Amino acid sequence: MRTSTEALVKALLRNPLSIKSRSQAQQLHAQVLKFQASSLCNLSLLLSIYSHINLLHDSLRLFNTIHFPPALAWKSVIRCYTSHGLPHQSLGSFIGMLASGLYPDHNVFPSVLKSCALLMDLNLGESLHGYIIRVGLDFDLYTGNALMNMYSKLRFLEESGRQRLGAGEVFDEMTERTRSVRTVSVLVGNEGRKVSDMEAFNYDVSCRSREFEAQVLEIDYKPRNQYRELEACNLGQQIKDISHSKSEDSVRKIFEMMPEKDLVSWNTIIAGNARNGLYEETLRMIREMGGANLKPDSFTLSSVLPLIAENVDISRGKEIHGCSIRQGLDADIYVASSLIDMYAKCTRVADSCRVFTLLTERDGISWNSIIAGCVQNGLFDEGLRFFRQMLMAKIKPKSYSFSSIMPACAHLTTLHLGKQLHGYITRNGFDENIFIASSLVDMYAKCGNIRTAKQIFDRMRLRDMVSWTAMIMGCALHGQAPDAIELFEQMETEGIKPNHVAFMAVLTACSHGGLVDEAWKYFNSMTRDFGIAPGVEHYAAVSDLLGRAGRLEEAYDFICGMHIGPTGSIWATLLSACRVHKNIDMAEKVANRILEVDPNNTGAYILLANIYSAARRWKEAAKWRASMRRIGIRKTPACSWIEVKNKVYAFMAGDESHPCYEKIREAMEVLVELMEKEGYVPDTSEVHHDVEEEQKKYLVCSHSERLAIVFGIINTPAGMTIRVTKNLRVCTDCHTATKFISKIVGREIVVRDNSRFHHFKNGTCSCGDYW
DNA sequence: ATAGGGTTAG
Repeated sequence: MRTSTEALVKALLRNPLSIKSRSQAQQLHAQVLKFQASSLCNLSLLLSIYSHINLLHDSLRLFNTIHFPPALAWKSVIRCYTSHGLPHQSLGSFIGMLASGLYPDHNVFPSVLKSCALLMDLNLGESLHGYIIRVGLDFDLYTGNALMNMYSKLRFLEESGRQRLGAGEVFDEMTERTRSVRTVSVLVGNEGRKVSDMEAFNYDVSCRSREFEAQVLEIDYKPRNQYRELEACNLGQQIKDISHSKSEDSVRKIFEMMPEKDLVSWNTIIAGNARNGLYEETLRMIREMGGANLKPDSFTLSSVLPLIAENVDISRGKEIHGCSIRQGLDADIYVASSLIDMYAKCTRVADSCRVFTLLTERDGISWNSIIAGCVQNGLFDEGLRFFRQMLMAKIKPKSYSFSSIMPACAHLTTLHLGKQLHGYITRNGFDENIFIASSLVDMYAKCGNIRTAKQIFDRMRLRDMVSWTAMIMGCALHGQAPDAIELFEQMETEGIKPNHVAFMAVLTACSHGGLVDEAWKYFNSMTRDFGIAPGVEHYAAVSDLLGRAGRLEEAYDFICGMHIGPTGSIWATLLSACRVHKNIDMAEKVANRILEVDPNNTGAYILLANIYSAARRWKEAAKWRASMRRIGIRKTPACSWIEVKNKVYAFMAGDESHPCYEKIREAMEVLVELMEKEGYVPDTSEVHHDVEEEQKKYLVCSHSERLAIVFGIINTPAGMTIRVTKNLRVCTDCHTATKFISKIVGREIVVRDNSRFHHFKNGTCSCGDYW
């Protein structure tokens, strides 16, 4: 009896792979002790079993009982530290092993090299490479693979100053993994209110009509993935250039000198090339791999797909998808999540969903891929729906989940949702994560809470360009141009180079603040000092500013001098400036330009008709309205919405079918009377001329934002700020009217329109004359 | 003993 059990124990010890769970390992451990078989050799074998199933604490406990650990014991602990993301401890043990006089052999270097990669320490990696050559292990298959992996992960450190940021990212990642969950009772920006748990996260999308959802997306916003396509085109040349640089050399050299190569070697070099953006080279290697009689597996495919996504190359992506189907890997959890991401980055969300549906097993990453995919393409409600489904599937949201979903709250301006998520983020200690913090800054700014946005930004330990840009854009959105400029300068002093988005942010700030000289300064410096060619958006910001400042001729010449063909929408901003400054001659000139490049530009027709009406040139106005009808273009209906008690209420202009319409109308009548006493005169100049005067007044009073504001006054406690969002620009009359309303009801009113926030308080507006 | 997927600003 006893001998047979002993034999079994021995057999198990010799076959560590057969043990898969902690209890099995502990049973074996107990039996070893029971039979007093705890020889040095057996204990080391046990240790290697513990480390194999990644039990760090058990491994260490056992390790500490051994007085003179043999090499196997050391190597097990080193391996375990590395796979727990503890490179310092791993390398410390490696040094301990050498110090105790043991000789390193072929199966310790893979873990040690991986630790170098985790530490982002290229110097150490190179020293180790030298050491490996001296002990004659540089032709070992596993060591060679690990060397290639280390170099491909650290090569970029040579090339630029990205080292600091990279180290920061690694640090974030590490702290996140090792940090225990902590509870924080005071919630930043949550006004001390206790936030319900994520389990209670319940977002009611049904209270909004389909029409409203369509409207929300019309707010001046281009889904992020549409930029990716543009950027990928512009980056094409650079990518080719990099692939001829020396960065691939050492990895390639190791690969070519390896006497024996396996699938892992191929996958490692392919993944390495992919990580370093060597597009053509990576694709070439996959073909070459086929020549060596190796078929791409899930590792190969899942490391190539992100590169294809980055290049927005849908045809290559489909090829790979086809390949994964042929290999039976299209439902592999790794391949599928990169497929979802690839399709989303190519703006093919429907295909992403199809891949997602086929998945039988879903982890946090596959959920996040589909959530991020929706959000990046502007499908915010779908993103939120998937997020809730993920919670219901009992998948705990991680840092990635929050940074993916937060933009949805930001763009929908649903502050209650964002706050709820923020509460969860704080309680789980995620708020140090740079992605999350930046998305929170953006969310609070977009939801009108610029103070909280600043608080969070100020508390960030590490800031990258995205964080700065989010904050600068936030200031721009709130008309705080001087703050935005100060931040931009500060960013440069901290050695962070602005990109075209950062310039966009600072130019927007200048434009909203009417700072013409500053705008010129930044516009010129962008190309001169940073080599960034201005895009349409930059031109638009400057010409918009010139137009608003009344420098119409200057703006006209500026647009004519653009190095890329001006779009209809750029001309349209100038046209609206012509309206504000009542310059009909220029308006006609500009209108002709618009119709040349974009004959179906809705905005131009409407603006022109309005300009003629305002000048009482009814005939021309009617002519333009008629041609609008003839072509069949219709004005985008204005729509405003307000959040009251965690519910969103939407209003269309003059929508009498709204359930609250009567109450609003009654309140409005009282209000208008008070306003007129204070000196309010409705500006009806842009309303159709054949409408009665009384009717005109009624029309301007039924503008969507006014309905929403009055609804807010009726339905929220006195003293509370009223926050309204509108899909289009606030019109002149509403701007004036809201000033009066804020004074009469003694409340702060914040209106967000398609480009900015207007803070109305006590009869004034934060944006003054520039809006 | 080695290799792989998802995140923030426009």
